[in-house]
Formats: sequence, structure tokens, C-alpha cells
Amino acid sequence: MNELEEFIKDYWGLSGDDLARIGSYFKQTALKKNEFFLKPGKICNTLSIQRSGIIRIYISDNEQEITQWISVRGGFVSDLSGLIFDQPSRYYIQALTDAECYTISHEDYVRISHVIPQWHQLEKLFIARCFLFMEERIFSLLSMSTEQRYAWLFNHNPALFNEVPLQYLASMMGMTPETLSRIRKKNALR
Amino acid sequence: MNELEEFIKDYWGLSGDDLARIGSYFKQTALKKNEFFLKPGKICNTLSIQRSGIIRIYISDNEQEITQWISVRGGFVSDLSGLIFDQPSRYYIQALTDAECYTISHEDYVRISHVIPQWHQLEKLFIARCFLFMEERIFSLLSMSTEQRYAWLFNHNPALFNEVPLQYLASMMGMTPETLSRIRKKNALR
DNA sequence: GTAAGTTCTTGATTTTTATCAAGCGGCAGA
DNA sequence: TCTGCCGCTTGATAAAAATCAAGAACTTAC
Repeated sequence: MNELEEFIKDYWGLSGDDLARIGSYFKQTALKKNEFFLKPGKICNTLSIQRSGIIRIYISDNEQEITQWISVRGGFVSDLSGLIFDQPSRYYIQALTDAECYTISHEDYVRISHVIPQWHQLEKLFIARCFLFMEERIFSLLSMSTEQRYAWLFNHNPALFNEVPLQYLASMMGMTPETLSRIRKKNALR
Repeated sequence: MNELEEFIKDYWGLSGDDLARIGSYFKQTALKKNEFFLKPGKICNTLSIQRSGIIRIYISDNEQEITQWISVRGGFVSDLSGLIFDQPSRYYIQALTDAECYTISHEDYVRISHVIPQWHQLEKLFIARCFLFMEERIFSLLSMSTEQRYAWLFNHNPALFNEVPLQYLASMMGMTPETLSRIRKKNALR
């Protein structure tokens, strides 16, 4: 099983011949540092699984930029509103470093359902997992202090802190870079 | 088309014979005021569409209660982690008033997919809509002040403010009841 | 290797929101 | 009708986090 097939297996729980069959639809693509994968107003018609690099999903909202998510190796890069509902996106998706992806077009994505009979069901399960993750994130934003949110992200995704500019992580957690810096200092002293 | 079939049509975009076919799986159920639909640790094995009353979904977390959502007429009451993944819930789901629902059991829910071939696809679309709504909610929590969040909820769901105790709405928006009260006062003066 | 530009940190201050505490008002039950 | 309770409001104060501003540390480019 190659790298791509590992990713597909992890995401959708497929196995055997299906892996190679689906894998063949994905093409290797690359983004240069600062290049955009998607901009607001565009309809996202690709889905990428990230091999390397750092990709930031953010919204620009009167003067301030809100980082919705940071994707690293293994991340799932797309915009569901485009991919599934053919709606224009609100998001910027931009490479913070050079990045490599396995990418499938919307047409091929739709084609999978003709090849793999249970595909819609697997998609459902995958999207439901995403939904539950969002539910957790909302809970963390509703109930936790900035320090607790830091601890939460650190536990859920420690790798981010090695690789990603802290200002973006701060935005993603709903705090300013200064606040994050002070929290980190406090934690380092312990 | 009866009331239940209207709901089913709105949720999943079905029509014609399918509506009656799926509708027949739902049974009318009722909750008394303060009765629990679900408690933490239980696996949710029903899905309800709400006809009347107010139902609160919340998490109890060392001394404080966090209201995740308030459901009114037309609301979708379930816990996906139980319904789809057979996992125990983190949530309390409780009727704040007497409430009536159309309810389907997990077994019948699964059975639908044998009756309606495209069922998994419709479920996928429905869950994807839920996901996108959560994405918006996260954006509102990350980027907006308490006043803006109030305005946001008021625009998305004005009905809630007529029917639901304000303390729960405050929690749902990530603020204290006192803060919500002050915001409302300020808005009323304009 | 140095200059220029970022990004991160630190401190001082202001703003926002939570907390604490008291009082008001409507509603349910005796 | 009265009483007690619950939910909402209001005010005073405290805590948390944002903002503003400056400087340090790290990158990148030449």
C-alpha cells in the first residue's frame, strides 16, 4: 500500500482493490509558498490530501484575518460548500510554505460513486466525523478560557506548534498573538 | 402532504411516494417538561423531528452547564455520535417545556437505506449542511464580539428569542446572562 | 555578512466581559 | 390574594484579554 492509499484508507476506511481504484483518480499537485489554492467567490472543485507543507484556511473580514484552520501532512484541503453544493467559497486557502498534495477533481470525485457502490455512505461517515469534530471545537470555544483552549489544541494537535507561525494558531484559537505568547511563557516556566 | 412529510421534504429533499414511505417509520412521541431525551453515557438510538416545545442540548462540565443548542419546532433532535457511530453521548438533551416529536428508531433509520436507494447520499447532503452551519458558528465565535454574536443569532434564528429562556441563549452564544441582558437593553434603546 | 523585513515577546494601558450582590417582576401554587 | 420562587435586570467591582507601542530575535535577500 502506497502513501496515498494509506491516506485513503484512513479517511474512508476502504481496503483491497478499492484503494488502488480510487487512488488512480488522484493526481500529484504542488503549491508554491504563498500560492492560493482557493479564493473567496470561487467555487471549490477539487479535493486535496496534503503530503507536505503548511496550508492555511482563513477568512478576511473587514481588515482582520480569521484563521479557520491550519492543515499539515495528512490534512484534508477543500471547501465543502463548493465541492458538494456548488456554492462559492468564503475562504482563502493559501500555502504558507511550499506544499505537495494528492488532488482529485470534482468530476472524478463524483465518478467514484459509480465505481464504489458504498461511496456515498463512506462520505457520509467521513463528513459526520468532521461534524463531530466541529461540535467539539464549538464546545471548546464556548466553555474554555484562552489557557484551556491552548491546552486543548496542544493536546489535539501538538505537531502544529512545531511547524506553524504562532500568530495563525492564535487566531485559530480565538485569541491575539500577544495573549498566546504570554500563555506559552507561563507554561514554559512550570 | 402532512406535517411530518413537510419536515422530511425540507430536511432531505425527498418527494412523492418516498415521503409516505419514510414517514411511516416515524412515531409520535412526547416529552414532559424537564424530561430527558438523552443523558451522557447513553448511546443515542433515536432521531426526532420536533413538532412543539423547547428542547435544550447541553453539556455539564465541572459545575457549569454549557448549552450547545436549543431546538424548537422543526428542530432535529439526536446525537450523531450515537446514531451513526454507536458511541456514548456527552450531552444532556432535556425538554424545557412539554414537547412533541416525530421519532424514528435507529433500526428503522437504518432500514430506510434499503427502501430508498439514494438515502445515504441524502444523508450525506444533510450532514454536510450541518457541518457548514457549524463552520459558520465557529467563525462567529472566533471573530465576533458579544454584541455581534447576539446580532448574528438574532438574524439566523429570531424565533428563539420569543420562546427560550435568555440564560440558555446566553450560554449558547458564549456569554453570561448579565452580558446578554445589557446588550438587549442597549439595543432596545435605539 | 549585513541589511531589511518579519514574527515574536514584553510592558503599559484600555476595553471588554465576568463575577458578585442586590433588587425587581411575573408566575405558580397554597 | 398572598407567598415564594425563578429568571431577568442593574450596579459595583474584579478579572481577563485586547490594544498600543517598542524592542528583540529570527529569516531572507542581496
